[in-house]
Amino acid sequence: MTDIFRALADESRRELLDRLFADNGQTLSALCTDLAMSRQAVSKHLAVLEAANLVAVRRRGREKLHYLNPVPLAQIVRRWIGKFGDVRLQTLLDVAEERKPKRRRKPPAQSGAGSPSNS
Amino acid sequence: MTDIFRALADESRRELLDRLFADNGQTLSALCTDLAMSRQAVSKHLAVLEAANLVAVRRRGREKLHYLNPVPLAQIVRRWIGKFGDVRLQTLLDVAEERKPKRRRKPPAQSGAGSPSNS
DNA sequence: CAATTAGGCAACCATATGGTTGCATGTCAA
DNA sequence: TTGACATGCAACCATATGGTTGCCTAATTG
Repeated sequence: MTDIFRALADESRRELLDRLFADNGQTLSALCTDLAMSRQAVSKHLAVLEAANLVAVRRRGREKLHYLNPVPLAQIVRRWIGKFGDVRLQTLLDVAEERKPKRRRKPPAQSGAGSPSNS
Repeated sequence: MTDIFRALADESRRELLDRLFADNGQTLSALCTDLAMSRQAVSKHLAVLEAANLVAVRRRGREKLHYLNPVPLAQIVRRWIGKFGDVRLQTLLDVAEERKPKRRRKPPAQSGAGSPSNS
């Protein structure tokens, strides 16, 4: 848990995940392009992501290919976030709905159940 | 995003959320009971959670009541985590399933697709 | 009112974190 | 074989983080 959240708690690392999502299996130097930090910094970030199991690597000769691993994300959803509150089913179905907009259900009414809302 | 993930990236804070989930609207000192850290530490943690909008507060006299706010959790799911990969719909529906045990539920088999977890 | 209770503020400390630079190593290609 | 390219390692630095202690203020309550 902690590893995953810590890994995600950094904008640069989330961007790296985004990049891998857009184009999986990139090398370190490929991931460095257009980033405003040194290769070493990126390398460290990737190490953190790797330690959190959010990124898997494969070596090809002198290159290191990085692959996104979404499983831990799914895990924190189901094993941790999912447990909180009524929003749970609500929102999850909401997202599912959003995903396959086949049939319409009730408009997702965010009824403030327990706590004052804002955001 | 960052605030939320950072807030979640600490075991103590996650435990505080757990406690609020178990019993919402607790005061600071109530939340301190049986915790192995000083009141000040807890107070700081709550401040972080508050800043991340994961906890909302209400004052009652000299007391400060803390309420869990699950909305940001739902947001990071739908706005960030949800975007990654096929696991998305898969897992979300999976959780939803788990939620409403229509028929007999299988023993909660942790399908460990990825990594040995810790905590 | 006086004592107690709930919480806030500020300083301080050790360690973690994100970043840098410099150099070393491994691998591919001419 | 000799370089150029891809990555790794290590030291270093500034700041953030999690935690402590001490004291202060504001409500309650006897």
